[in-house]
Amino acid sequence: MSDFPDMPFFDEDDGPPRPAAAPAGPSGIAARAMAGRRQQAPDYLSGLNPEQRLAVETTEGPVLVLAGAGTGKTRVLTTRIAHILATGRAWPSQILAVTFTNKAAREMKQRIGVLVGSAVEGMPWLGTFHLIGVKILRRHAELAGLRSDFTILDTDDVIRLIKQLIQAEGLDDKRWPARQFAQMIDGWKNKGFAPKDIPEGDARAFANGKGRELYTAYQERLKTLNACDFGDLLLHPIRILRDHRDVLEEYHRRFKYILVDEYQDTNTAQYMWLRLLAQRPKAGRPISPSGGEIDQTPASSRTEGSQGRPAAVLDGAPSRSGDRVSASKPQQINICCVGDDDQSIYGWRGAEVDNILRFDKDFPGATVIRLERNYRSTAHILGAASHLIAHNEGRLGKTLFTDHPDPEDAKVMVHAAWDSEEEARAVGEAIEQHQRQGLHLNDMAILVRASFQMREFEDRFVTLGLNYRVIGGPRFYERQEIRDAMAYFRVVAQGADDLAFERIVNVPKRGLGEAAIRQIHDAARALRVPMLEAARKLAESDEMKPKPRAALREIAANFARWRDALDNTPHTELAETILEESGYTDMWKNDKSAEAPGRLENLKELIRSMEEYESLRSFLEHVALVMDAEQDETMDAVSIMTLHSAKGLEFETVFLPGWEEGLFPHQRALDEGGRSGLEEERRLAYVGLTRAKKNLHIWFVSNRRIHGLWQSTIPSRFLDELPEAHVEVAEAGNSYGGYGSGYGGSFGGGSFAGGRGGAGRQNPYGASRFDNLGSSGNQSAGGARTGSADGGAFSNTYSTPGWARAQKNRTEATDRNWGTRSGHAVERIGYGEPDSGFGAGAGSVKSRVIEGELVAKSVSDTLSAFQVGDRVFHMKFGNGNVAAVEGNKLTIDFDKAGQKRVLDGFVKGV
DNA sequence: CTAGCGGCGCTTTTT
DNA sequence: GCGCCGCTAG
Repeated sequence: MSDFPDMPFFDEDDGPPRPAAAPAGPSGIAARAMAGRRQQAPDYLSGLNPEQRLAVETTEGPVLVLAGAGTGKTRVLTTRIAHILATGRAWPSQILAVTFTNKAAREMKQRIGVLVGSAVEGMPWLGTFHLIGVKILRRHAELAGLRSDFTILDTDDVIRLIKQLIQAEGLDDKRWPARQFAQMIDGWKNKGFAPKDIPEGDARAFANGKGRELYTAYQERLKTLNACDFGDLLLHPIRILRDHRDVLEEYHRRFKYILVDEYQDTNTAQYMWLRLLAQRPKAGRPISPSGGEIDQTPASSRTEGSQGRPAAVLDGAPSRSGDRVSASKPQQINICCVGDDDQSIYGWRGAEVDNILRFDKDFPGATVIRLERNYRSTAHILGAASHLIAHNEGRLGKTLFTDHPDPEDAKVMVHAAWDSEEEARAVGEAIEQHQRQGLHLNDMAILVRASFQMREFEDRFVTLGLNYRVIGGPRFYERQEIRDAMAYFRVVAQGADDLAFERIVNVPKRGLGEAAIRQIHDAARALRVPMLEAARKLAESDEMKPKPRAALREIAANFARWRDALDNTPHTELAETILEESGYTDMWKNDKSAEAPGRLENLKELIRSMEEYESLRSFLEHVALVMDAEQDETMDAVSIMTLHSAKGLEFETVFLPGWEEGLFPHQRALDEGGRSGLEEERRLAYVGLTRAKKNLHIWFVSNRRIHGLWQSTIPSRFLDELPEAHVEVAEAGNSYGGYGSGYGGSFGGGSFAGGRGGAGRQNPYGASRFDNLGSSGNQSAGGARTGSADGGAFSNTYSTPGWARAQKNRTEATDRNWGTRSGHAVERIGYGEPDSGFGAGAGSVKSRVIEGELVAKSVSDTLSAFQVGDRVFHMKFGNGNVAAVEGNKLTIDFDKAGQKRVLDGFVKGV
């Protein structure tokens, strides 16, 4: 929470930067600098490998550091800053260091602090893009038509505002959801589009062609509210820097060194912003060709979606300026971007991998340094990750390696489970197993593709009494009670904050319904005053019915009183008073729901966290941008999070469940993103794999409930893309001793002995089964069969725990097939033993090597044992009749579940 | 105004 | 299958 607690926005460093030779400056640095020069290599450099050291010491000119996962990226970044400071190349205030998240900024600040001592306090320009954007904007707010005390709106506010606008336009807000339009605006702002710049197609696509109009109205409204959305925090500065040479020059003089973290995640607007700050145009030349806002380009030159660089925009301003830079006497651009194209996983929210891919073109003469020496993971993990990511095209190309291969290291384990419930159970057991071996829960993480997957793990861990922690999810400041409380504070601090006022005017309930609010609204418009003021006036008039009128009178009086107290009451005390007197705390005290106590606790926490700030105002400022709250790290607990939020983290042991087609890669990514969508999914897989230091367990299940329906699923193609040499397909019961005991009872009264491996593994999917991208994965088995010569896929041989037993009649043929397998496929255990639980569940996943990849045995020649018309039983769907047979895929009309396509291994004849 | 019901949709997430 | 949102009835 305390990212920049005492960082005033108009810090002492504002104004012309001090020359590097200035005598002032934190003495710690000077001392260290001196010390540094005395020695051959300062000690902060000594622990670096040659590439890292090069990245640190190449201070001049543009530098791109391609830092693979676990190669010491943050270390390079922080040491580089330390080096710049220690060698006296710049003062802390002359370094601009941008990150994406507050967490990254915090970490960087802390680590620089370790290297350089208190000097880090003097680094006012280390922060997120948005934080620095605000800082710039506050200094020049008037150039954007704002006052410097503008409010920053969060997503909630924005949506409510847009909804009002849509209604004001007389449009149906059902047909044109505000949320969707908010996303569109966000997308435009990510690309740097002002209303006039948006592609005609986009403009027409919303609100009966009123897209542009609405966007314009929205911007107008923000201006009247003296407010900004997140996008504006980048766009306004871009416009200011572009249109006001003097301002731009001031920043050019100020920033001697620019550092950017996670460059692969930058969107177009951030890119433009960086370019403006990093480019030093020759004097006398205009900054922008048009002198206007963001360059306009024909809509036709922009492609939709993630492919196709929003090129036109970039080829406009930045490239031109790039030419200028190279054509005129190039001034030093000391920009250093650090990133990893293989970890670009935010394309869907506007990130442009292209920014990193063409760095050397944007910044001619750039030094590109690759960090490939990995300090995190075992050779097996690296081998698996590298092999997987090699399937992507258009990479800059890096291969991670380790200096410390250890033959003892475990291979990457692939496990199968019948369904997600069993998966959770098995993972739970695996965790306990690791725990017994002395590993802390803190060292383990479950990384899922989609958050709905988390629930089953949580449920399971609750029953097990296993401590867990969910990372991500609804954050502290996004909780309803916190936002409500904040809205009260905002109105007190900024009487004109209508959005905040509207939020709480009837919270707790005061009998002020829609009608009353509209009345206040109208009065405010008519009188051209904020709603709070309008409410006060209405309370004095006879225009309202007595009841709401009394309520309004009380509200107005309350706010007036709180406002008076603002300057002479400690802000935490005032905050408490506000929540008490408004009845807000009582509202939750009287609430009987299960969450109410938690909410009250959160409110207390909110007040506690305010103590770190000087005033209510500085607190509000902070919260607008720093929406995260610290996690309680004292408890030993397994972390559960999405793959996205795992980026940048590492764990001793990592579990990656849900590696099934449709979930991972996610069907929507494939449908909407095509090839590039798939590649981003693959990068996500790569991120997941590279989080693990020692142990990596991948899971996939045969059945998963999707949108409430049980679906039978097939293993992820990413499993096929793992190299056999580094992967082992787990034998159930082997590693974790027969998890899932008791399972058997749920089926037919019998316990299921070891899975007959390969039930249904006749699946003829070939390696090429997914070649036909975009076909929604519904490739027919028949068609795929032709491809199976290249190697079968994982096929659907995953276990049907004990299912096999029910299918005993078919085991023989199966065994024969498995007998021929090559590679390391595991043996089944507990075969035929009724009381061995279904331990062999995963054991039935067979694999073999084809061209070094992990693929299941291909048995394309085996046809289904079922025929059309057969009466069958399926564990999840019950009884049904076979309607069609394609290879081993059956279409079955289930009596209850309707028509489904399932693999024949999962049904038995009745 | 509130509670209760019906319809929809449902990847990832920062600031 | 569940949760959220918005509408309608009381």
